[in-house]
Amino acid sequence: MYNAVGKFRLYEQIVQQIEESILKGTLHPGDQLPAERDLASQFGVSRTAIREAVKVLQEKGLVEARAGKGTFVTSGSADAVRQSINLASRISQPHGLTHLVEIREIFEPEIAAIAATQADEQHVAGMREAYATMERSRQDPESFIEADLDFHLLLAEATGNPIILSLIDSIVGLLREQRMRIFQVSGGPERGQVHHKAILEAIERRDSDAAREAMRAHLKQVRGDCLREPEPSRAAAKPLTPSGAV
Amino acid sequence: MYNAVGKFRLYEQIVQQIEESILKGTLHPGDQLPAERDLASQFGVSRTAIREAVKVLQEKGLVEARAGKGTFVTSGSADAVRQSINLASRISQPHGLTHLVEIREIFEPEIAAIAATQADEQHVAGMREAYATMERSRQDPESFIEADLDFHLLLAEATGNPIILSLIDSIVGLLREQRMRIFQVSGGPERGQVHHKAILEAIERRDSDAAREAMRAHLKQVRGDCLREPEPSRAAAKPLTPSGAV
DNA sequence: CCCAATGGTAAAGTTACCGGACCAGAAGGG
DNA sequence: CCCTTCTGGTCCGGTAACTTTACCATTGGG
Repeated sequence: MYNAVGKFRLYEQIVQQIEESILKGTLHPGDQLPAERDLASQFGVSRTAIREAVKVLQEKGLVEARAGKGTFVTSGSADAVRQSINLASRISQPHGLTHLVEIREIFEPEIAAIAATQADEQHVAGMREAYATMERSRQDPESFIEADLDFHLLLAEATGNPIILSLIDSIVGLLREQRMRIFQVSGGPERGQVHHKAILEAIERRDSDAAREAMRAHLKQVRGDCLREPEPSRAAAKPLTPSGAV
Repeated sequence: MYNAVGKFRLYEQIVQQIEESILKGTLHPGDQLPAERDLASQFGVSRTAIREAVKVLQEKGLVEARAGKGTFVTSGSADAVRQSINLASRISQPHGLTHLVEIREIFEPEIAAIAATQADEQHVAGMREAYATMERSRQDPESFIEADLDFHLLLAEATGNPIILSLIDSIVGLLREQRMRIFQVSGGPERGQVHHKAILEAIERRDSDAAREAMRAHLKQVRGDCLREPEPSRAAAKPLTPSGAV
């Protein structure tokens, strides 16, 4: 009924926002972040929280801080974003899946929004085909999931941003596993298709706001389906096939 | 560039969620909230945070806690919700407007979602007419705002929930002021119309998810426009007519 | 050189929140 | 009646998270 609160520390929220600005291309390699004192003002927190966040970002290899000069985005930031995602999602698989959803929630709405304005006809046609394949494959997990991944890869391609494509490409394996989990949740694929359709339609309309919001709704569903499995009442209602780990 | 973090204490977030469940009708007057220990588990916090939230809700008159029995929604909760909104929004007008946006961000997406499934043809026709009036009145603030308020009132009516209608009715005066502010921001009405259209179309399609998301996008725009005014570059770009307080 | 900007470090303080313990009231069952 | 289990009520010690303040070192420009 109620959602958990207080999941992220202040510095974690700051890290997320800065990572997003790097991924979105607002900040490029070599760019300087605002000064710590300015960031503190912008985020409405003390310098301590900022320093904590900058420390984390440095550990991730996204930025480097030089005393007297400032804090700069590293040249290998896109790779480092990818690396940090891989590390995080390998930690304890069930938890890793939740992490994956969280990361996707940050990035994929923006990917959908950009794709809505950048997709060419080839991209759109590919996404229509992927959607149709998913529709035909409701009883065939392998095919469904393959088409699902294609759909998301096409979204990434449509942005025309190689960093985004590279990032999505690197997490495709993890996405595969997440999809399998959702496939085993009653109604999971159907719900996903509703959202895929909304995303596709928004992109056809070149409506980036709608695309972003449709993707958000989709990821909210994904999160719900990922958290659903451990429920005892669900296990009683529909026995799941034991699928090994996860 | 970056958004403030840590705006709400844990207990404040809990209050918001519980208030929302009262307004949405998930909880009715006389209903019992889950036990504190259960709420703590659901929200993922300690009992201390729950007790703090319950204390605030009691001060607002939304619930009453009886030792040995439980915590119950009061019979005057809808009025109390309204009362607490009035009080909050009267505090320091510029800040009050921000509060109003925040409250709207909690409730109006849900109102739009419910309206999408409940609206009858009369409601939809009324909303179409309000939209058309707004389209014709781009240069006439009074008419535009009147139609704008009608649009939102019709949404509230369409939910078929008297509490919701009562609440929106009670904040119409405040909405009027907020509208005037947005009207003075360059492009404000146009942006609003984009969202009104998306909301209307979602409701025509009976798509509550799209309606909810369209309203969210709308309120995000409203928030941005409310925060825009103090910018000096804006004042230079387009001198605003002094409109008294606010 | 001085000055102003930057990040770096440290320490004292505050507070929101946690967790535990216990109490009293209420209700139900034996 | 007593006992058990549930509820909210109260208190307290502790601590993690964050704030604030102060100072230092580095860098670059005038």
